[in-house]
Amino acid sequence: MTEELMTIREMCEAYDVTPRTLRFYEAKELLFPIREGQKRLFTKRDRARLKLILRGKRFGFSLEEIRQLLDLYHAGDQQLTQLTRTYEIACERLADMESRRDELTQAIEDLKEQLKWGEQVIASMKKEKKAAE
Amino acid sequence: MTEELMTIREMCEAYDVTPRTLRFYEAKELLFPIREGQKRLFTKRDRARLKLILRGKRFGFSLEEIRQLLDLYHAGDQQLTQLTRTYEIACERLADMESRRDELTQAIEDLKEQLKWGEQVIASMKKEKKAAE
DNA sequence: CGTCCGACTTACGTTAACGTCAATCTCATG
DNA sequence: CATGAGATTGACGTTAACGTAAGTCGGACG
Repeated sequence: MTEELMTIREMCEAYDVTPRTLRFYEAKELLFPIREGQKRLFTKRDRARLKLILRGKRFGFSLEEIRQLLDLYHAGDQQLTQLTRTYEIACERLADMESRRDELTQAIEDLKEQLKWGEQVIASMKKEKKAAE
Repeated sequence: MTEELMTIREMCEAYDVTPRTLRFYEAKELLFPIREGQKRLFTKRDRARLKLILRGKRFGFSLEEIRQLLDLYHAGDQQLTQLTRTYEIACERLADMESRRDELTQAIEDLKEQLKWGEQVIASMKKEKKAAE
């Protein structure tokens, strides 16, 4: 288990995605499975990238934005200028994520308040109903 | 300023959206501007809802999900069962948001680590370059 | 050897969330 | 009254992120 290489089927079950999705990500150059004849074989690196892709998606990032982030995580062999640019993009993205988290925290507070209020309303409605019986 | 009612143009400038977007949200029953002849006039309530819509969008919620959340914020005249259901949906959504925030916090940490590493790489590449001159 | 299963490629279909364009309508202004 | 700036209503176009169907191909099995 947890072999070095995984087939498309194994990947699908492990990460709950469809084959189509994996092929799509490959076409978009987000994943780079190696080939054994026709078949794809996904490496550890592909799995790491896929995890990041799925996480990014949960935050509403587009695949293109995610691809830029992935570059940072695998930026070993780049040129200085290119790497610097990638770094800057990532910094912006980081600031983005932080402000997003803060806003999310705020939204959570708001919703909690609203839920408290909702509880009250529901409770009082139940009372009325009882009284009417 | 901050009058009770706002025209579509004022809304667009205030919230940085297009007229098309506002009409679209109305068609989807997310907003309910009143009419003065042909023209739409947006109330304070519409503005509050629009803020929540835009916030929801930033978190990657779909308009349909957002509509359900909005129901909670304006759930004055609903039936008990309907209200209870709305309440439950909102609770789920809340849990959703909280786990999302936690994951986001984690991702921010990861990215920070990666950026630190990136700085090092860039720094060392600059050194090499200097040495080569 | 036939065939059946899973993976592959190609290509067209689909949904959400608007953009864009054309054809009115309306109202203030010269 | 003509006209020009905005607002409105269809209606069709667009992009992202896959879904789905059709046809192919290579290997495993009886």
